[in-house]
Amino acid sequence: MEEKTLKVRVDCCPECGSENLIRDYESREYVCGDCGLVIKEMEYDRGPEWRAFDLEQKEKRSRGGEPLTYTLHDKGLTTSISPFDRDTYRKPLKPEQKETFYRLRKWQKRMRLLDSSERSLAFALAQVNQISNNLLLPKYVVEYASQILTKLVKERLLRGRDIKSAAAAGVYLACRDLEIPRTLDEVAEAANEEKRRVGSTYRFIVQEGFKELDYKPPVPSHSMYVSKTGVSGLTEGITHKILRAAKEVKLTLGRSPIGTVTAAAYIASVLTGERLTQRDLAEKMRCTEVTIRNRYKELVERLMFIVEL
DNA sequence: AAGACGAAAGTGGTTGA
DNA sequence: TCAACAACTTTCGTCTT
Repeated sequence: MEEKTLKVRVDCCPECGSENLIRDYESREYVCGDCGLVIKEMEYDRGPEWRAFDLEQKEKRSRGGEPLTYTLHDKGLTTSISPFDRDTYRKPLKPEQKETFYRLRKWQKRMRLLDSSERSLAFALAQVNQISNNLLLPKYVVEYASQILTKLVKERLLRGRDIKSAAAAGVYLACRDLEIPRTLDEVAEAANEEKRRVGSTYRFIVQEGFKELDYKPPVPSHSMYVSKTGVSGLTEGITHKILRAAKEVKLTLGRSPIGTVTAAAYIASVLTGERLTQRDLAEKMRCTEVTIRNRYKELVERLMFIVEL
């Protein structure tokens, strides 16, 4: 069995032993809710489904320095060879040099023949880069999304499909899998694509592209979105507490997680005096003030007396 | 004046016949 | 496939700080 990278899941604070850890999904850090210690999450575990990639990568690496990045299809290795058997001084080449160049050209041609999938891969990766830039995604996410697209193109699963929406779907999948709080809406917008198309391509990728792996990306959790609200320190902790309580009384079912999180953050900010306005939160979280109000009314009615602060 | 509140009407997605 | 439905949005007038 191939040993996989271990994700060091932190479940309690090494300093004070508290289990009240707050996870920041953007920076992959935990903050202890009691003593404030910052704990960095270690290596990301891509799970057994990605092992093929790792093996391949390893193999190639040991052979000849394959670029370690998937974000460029050829890492700028393309070269053009002059069709004339002359050197830079336009003098004819020596016979053995001629032979060398003949071989080089032959290989160059062979490479070109492979180009149709290379081309779409290059295009796909360029798209991934652009979309990720628009979304301000960390590098490891771009890398991961690039791996996904590379796999899809290499297995010819994207033939006849719109590469651009596939790139968007790949970025979205990477975000989902790495628990980066980005909505389908945001990704579609960053890709300048219709949400519907990205969504259906996403479903296709998950179903068809990873069929053999019985793979499902994690469902976005409430706490994922908390770091996005921009509330700080104490407020963040209270937001998490409110959300936990909300879940207990089933106030989260059927509601959009964004609305619930935003409302919880609003309440928390009022409680701590940070006092974020509904408008700012609504804008940042891409929901409306009305939704915040509806959620927060429910929350206050049902559980403010339950939450101990 | 800015923020919060809520009513009313409209929209897109889910569910069940 | 269609209708019913709840959540959510948009818009706008009113109240509060």
